[in-house]
Amino acid sequence: MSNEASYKDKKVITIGIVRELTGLSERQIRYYEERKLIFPERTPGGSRKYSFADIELLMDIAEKIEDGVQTFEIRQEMMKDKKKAEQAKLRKKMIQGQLNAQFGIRKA
Amino acid sequence: MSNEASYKDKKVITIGIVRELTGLSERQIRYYEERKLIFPERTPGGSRKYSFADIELLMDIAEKIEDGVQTFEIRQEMMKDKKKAEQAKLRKKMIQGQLNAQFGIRKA
DNA sequence: ACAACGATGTAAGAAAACCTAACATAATTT
DNA sequence: AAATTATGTTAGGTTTTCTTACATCGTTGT
Repeated sequence: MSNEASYKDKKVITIGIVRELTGLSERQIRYYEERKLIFPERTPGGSRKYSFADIELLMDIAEKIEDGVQTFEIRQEMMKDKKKAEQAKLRKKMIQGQLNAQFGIRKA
Repeated sequence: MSNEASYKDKKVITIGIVRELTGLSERQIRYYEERKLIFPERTPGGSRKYSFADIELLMDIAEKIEDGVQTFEIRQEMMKDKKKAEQAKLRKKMIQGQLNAQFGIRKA
């Protein structure tokens, strides 16, 4: 039932590299965090750490900003998407439960 | 014919994070570079950048060192492996060439 | 029209992270 | 015994990152 914390989601990239990879300024990257669009982790010393997924998200954000969408709206979209994803996951889990009840492996 | 520079091979991780992820000291990590077991890239300012693949390699190296293998021997093994991999790639390419010659798409 | 907000730049000072070079050491190898 | 290997440690310097504050300019709300 595999659920590896894959390369894509591991928070290991510092802000300078993110700047290079996205073309955004550090100011922008930190600002989008302030607006709760992105959530880096921190080193013990307080430096931000991002994942590849974060980088992709930042590039999506940048595109929307260029299209005149405000951080506020982007955040709303994101919350909607998150909710939908969670519900999908829940449905899947429920179906899984049904299947297990009917056909699941039982203890010997 | 797909050749994504995947997350795994992108050099984006600084040495401090590598230290955390591998449990090795920075001294060790730099030393293995000196012994030509690993080849980080650099930022413009000179800081080392590693990939996830590098991290896995470092953990393999660490294991061998614990088993008493010397960096020198590890390096030899690695060169052998690399050579074998290259030859396999070459064979594959040649077969591909054969196939193309026989059945390949021709210009209209 | 004007005040508030949104997005970004820039500057300052401090702290964290990283660099190289050098010396030390204990355990092998030669 | 001398050289080499692997690693720790220290020192001084440079790069990277952090937060806070102020500035600007365009957009939004009243």
